[in-house]
Amino acid sequence: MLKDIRQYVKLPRTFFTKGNVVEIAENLIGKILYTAFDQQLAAGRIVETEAYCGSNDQACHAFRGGTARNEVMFGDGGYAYVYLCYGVHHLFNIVTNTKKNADAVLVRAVEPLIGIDFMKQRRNTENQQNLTSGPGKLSVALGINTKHNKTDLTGDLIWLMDDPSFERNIVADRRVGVDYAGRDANLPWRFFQGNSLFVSKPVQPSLAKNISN
DNA sequence: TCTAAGATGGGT
DNA sequence: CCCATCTTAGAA
Repeated sequence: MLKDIRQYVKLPRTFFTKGNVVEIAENLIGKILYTAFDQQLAAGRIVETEAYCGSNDQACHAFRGGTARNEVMFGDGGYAYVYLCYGVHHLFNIVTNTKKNADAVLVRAVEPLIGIDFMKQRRNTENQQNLTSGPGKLSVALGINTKHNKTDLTGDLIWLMDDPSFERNIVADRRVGVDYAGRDANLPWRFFQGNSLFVSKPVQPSLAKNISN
């Protein structure tokens, strides 16, 4: 549960630019993602992420170099990469690392915390467990779309905050929907909060392993 | 220039 | 299982 918001600290640029993308994806579990569009404040706790590692990762959009779509991935960390998936869904990513290293973290699920009524309106559903349990769903619930590509995540439209009191129970698993990625298809670069009711997919016991808490 | 397939979700 | 329907890579 959310406690006194005043003790929370907004994540600075260095959170996104220091360390490798896999560590950052893991460290993002438990952080709180905020949006403030149209006078509507909404926030959710990140409970599921995936790391995508630039030119080293066949599943990453930047694997084959720059395009108009993925341009922001080639800049500094701490900016949003929002792209349209299957022509329908707006998927929200957090660019990490510094220039030339086109890494990003896909945020796959959050737990609704603030502005839940706004989220229900945007999603047109009352089922709280179905509001943000998937990358397309959370973008709708939080009001994120491709217009927000390249948004500075240390600004006041979309930002993240730390919650030092949150107890993590992180599980690692293979990433969703990247069967085509050859040698990289089975990398354990999906991270989620093991006891969360708000993740996008159930645990796959054969592959999942608990790596920290 | 054309076509297939994709980091998905909702409905039958 | 099928559909929505944008972007990209790779085939003609």
